[in-house]
Amino acid sequence: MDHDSRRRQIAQAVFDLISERGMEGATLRDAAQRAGVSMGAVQRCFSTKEQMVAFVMEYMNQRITERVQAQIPDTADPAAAMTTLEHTLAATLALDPPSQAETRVWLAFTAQAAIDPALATVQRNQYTGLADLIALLIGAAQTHGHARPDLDPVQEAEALITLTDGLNIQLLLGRHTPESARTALHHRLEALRTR
Amino acid sequence: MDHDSRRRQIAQAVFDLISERGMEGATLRDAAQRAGVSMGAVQRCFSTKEQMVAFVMEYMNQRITERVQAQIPDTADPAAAMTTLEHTLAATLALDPPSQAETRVWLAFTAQAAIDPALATVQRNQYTGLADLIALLIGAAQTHGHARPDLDPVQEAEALITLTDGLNIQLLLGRHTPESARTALHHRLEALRTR
DNA sequence: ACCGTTCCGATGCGCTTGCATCGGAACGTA
DNA sequence: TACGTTCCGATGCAAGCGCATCGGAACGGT
Repeated sequence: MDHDSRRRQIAQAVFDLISERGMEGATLRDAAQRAGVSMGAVQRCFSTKEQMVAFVMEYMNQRITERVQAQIPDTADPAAAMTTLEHTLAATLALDPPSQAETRVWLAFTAQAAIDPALATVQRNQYTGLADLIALLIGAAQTHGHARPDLDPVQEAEALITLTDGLNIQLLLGRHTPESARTALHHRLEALRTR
Repeated sequence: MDHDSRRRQIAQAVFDLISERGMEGATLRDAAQRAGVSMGAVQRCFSTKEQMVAFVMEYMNQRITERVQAQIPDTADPAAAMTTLEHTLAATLALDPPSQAETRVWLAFTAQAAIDPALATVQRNQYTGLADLIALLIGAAQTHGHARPDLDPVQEAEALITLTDGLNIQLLLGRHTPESARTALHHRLEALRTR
């Protein structure tokens, strides 16, 4: 088997373990067993557990990025920037079980990043990429007259990301249903529209 | 020494450990050493580690509740409901180091609650209490003409709590400064005011 | 066909963990 | 004063952890 694909295979196993049992469930033995390989293979792919966890973090961020960018149509229609914006933001929400699993892992890493400056830097960069994309969409919506022109796209992008983070926590705790979270996002975006 | 005060003493030690090293740093031995007692004392106070962690969670929630309610003046002036509301919400933000420590612990428990339904229930109840308080303040501001009368206090309280949760994550990751978080909260509240 | 190299499954080691157990100090009571 | 009870510090123990090590399988070059 290929080396990189094995790394991803193990990363997916660790991902599942963290999603089900939290950061403490990410042990080398369980990772190997879940991935269907031996511990030796895990140690070959990752020289230390810290490296393995770091790789899983990148793996998670990549998955999230893919999920978000899948909402952006290939034929980027700038006229539909507002709906693209809504779909993009909705893609960051834990609305269905796979997304919820991803968000549980995200939350575990975020808690870790709060006490580990190195992880915090990685997460900040991930956020920056998303914020740039959101700001871009807001700007496009403005140029086509679908969003209020008095808004600062960058500042508004930050506020929207803050909203989705808060919604995700409420979703994981069961204080928001997928439907209520969707409508909360929708109402928030309505306030940006030109009327 | 009194029994309950010893429990709180140990809980404070565990609190500090979680704040510095995360959930994995909360071991019985470290808790005992940090609290300046022996492991036997810890085992006497808490029959199992799970109970100890649960007690620390209540301890944390109590601390947060006290910090929030300290912002509500004794002579509850309903005319100043909007400023009380802002102070109350600001009290839930990680604006200074002690609050940041508290919020790191909160985040650690929230990540745990995302994979443990029992903890999720405890956290939901804590949120409910805060939401009720916020909704009350919004209602008071409405009756005195300081907040838009077309708002649903309950729904708006939920939205504000979602905002503070998101702001806290951004604060812990270093994507928000205390000042920028304060202004973000302020601008959000301005939108509720009658104009 | 031989061998050097690469890869990986298995095992071992030192350490830490949560929890059980024990021995003695402190204290109220007869 | 002798004793029973309560409390707690110290130690022991089985399990699980990350990591190091080893032996054999697979494979390509000569």
